[in-house]
Amino acid sequence: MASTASPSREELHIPTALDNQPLFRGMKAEFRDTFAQSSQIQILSKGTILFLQDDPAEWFYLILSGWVKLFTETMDGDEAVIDMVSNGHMIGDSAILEDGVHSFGAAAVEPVTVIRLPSNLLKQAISEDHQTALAMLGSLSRHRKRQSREIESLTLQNASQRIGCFLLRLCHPEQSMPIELTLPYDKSLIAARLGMKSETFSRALNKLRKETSLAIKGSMVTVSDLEELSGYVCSACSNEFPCKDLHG
Amino acid sequence: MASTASPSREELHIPTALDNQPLFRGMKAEFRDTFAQSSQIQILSKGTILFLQDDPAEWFYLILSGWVKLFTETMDGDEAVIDMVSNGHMIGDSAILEDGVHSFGAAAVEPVTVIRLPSNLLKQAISEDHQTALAMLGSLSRHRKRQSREIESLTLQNASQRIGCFLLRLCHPEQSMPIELTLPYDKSLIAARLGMKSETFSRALNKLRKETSLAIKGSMVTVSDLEELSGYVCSACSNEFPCKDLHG
DNA sequence: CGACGTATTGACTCGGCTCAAAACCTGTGG
DNA sequence: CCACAGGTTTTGAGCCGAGTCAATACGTCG
Repeated sequence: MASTASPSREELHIPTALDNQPLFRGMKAEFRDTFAQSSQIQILSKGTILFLQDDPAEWFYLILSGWVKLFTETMDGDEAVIDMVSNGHMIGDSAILEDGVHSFGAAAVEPVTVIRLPSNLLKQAISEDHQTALAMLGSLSRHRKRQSREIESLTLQNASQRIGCFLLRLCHPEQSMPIELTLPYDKSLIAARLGMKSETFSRALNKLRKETSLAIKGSMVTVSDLEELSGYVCSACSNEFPCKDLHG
Repeated sequence: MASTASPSREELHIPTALDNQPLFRGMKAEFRDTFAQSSQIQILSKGTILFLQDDPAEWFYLILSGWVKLFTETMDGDEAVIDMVSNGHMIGDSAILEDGVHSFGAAAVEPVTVIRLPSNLLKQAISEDHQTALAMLGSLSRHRKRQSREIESLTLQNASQRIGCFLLRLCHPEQSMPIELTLPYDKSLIAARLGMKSETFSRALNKLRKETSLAIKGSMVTVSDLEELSGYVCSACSNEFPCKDLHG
């Protein structure tokens, strides 16, 4: 399985890492410095829980490398994967806008590097610094849009189309044919992420391979006809292929 | 079918209506006045389109009465209902945070009264007035949470449970038994809202009636045992009954 | 009363789930 | 270098929930 590359030496420097984030970029120096001082780099092994649903939101996290699963659990033990996030994404930040409690859980699905930052400081920065509030608005709204598409996808696309859609989002339109992809994490996780069982994933991927010209070998996927694939997928979606803003 | 009550004379007064909204409450008087002057009450008949996906976001709306359907349409004509909103909700406001284009469509499903407001003014108010930005953050984040639950519900609950969940959200926990409900809009719309076909809705509602003690007569539903209903529904959900923040 | 839209029912199909077994990888230690 | 253990993925058989299409019932409004 293809792991995300380890963070470079440079990215392990907290102030540098923060400066690469829109949230901190425009922030008053006063706050940004306090953040840099009160934050901490953590190396998490596979399976580590960052926080659980209903935990008080003491910290939020900026991911430097590796994949993190966001999920909720039902009373009788079933799990829904809300999203998978990596590299450059923040998690747990939105809890401070709700009731100070996490509304989902987060777990590392492989070795992960994060910067851990204090939630109360973010709360303060947002309420006192306008630029920070605006950056937060931008990030929330992107999130919202992503989730709307998620709902659409779950109600209108079948298993094969959802997989195709997932693959398309790994393609960048300017790449030349054939496009070689590496699945970013385990197939069973992709399945969960797309709201299906791994058996269904396996069969649906086979179907997709038969019906569009795809080649699959382990976690390597070769797309030889983008048109065909996007035709197959996007007919059941409200966005056409280079799905703006929904990459990554 | 039960329509929302018509707006009272008082609510038809724009400044008063705006003052009832968190978004405008804390806003600088300068902006609030400009909003009041440049806005307009509109009475929309059933079926009126407020805007379509990909329309440039010139206006946003505050609903005073009636139900509005938010939806997206696929290339081949299928429709996904993202949400149903009414009374006191704003729609189309978040487009200004994206690329100035609506990411879903909105249509009145019955006679609806709205206040139409200019998007560019909102954009300006947010970037210049901190309180407004904060109010916007609050509203977006509530929205986000709602949508996460939607995703969970679609992946983990079956048709009957989703219907039960919908009914539970119409109940207020302090009401005394038996609770008499009126379905807020057509059954076919509820079905679409819950991501199922109306035939399935009809059958699943029957199943729910058999398995929990529900009585249904047209659009009137009587819940005689809340415990039983919430047991049936919430076992497949990460929130327990009086689902905080998810009412309305 | 008749007509139209909405809701229900029936018979059938099909997609995705379940459970169980086999195949495939990957890493470990002899 | 091979054998083996563990996890992950694939395959198979059977089932069940939800979708489809078509016919019927219900409600409401003219």
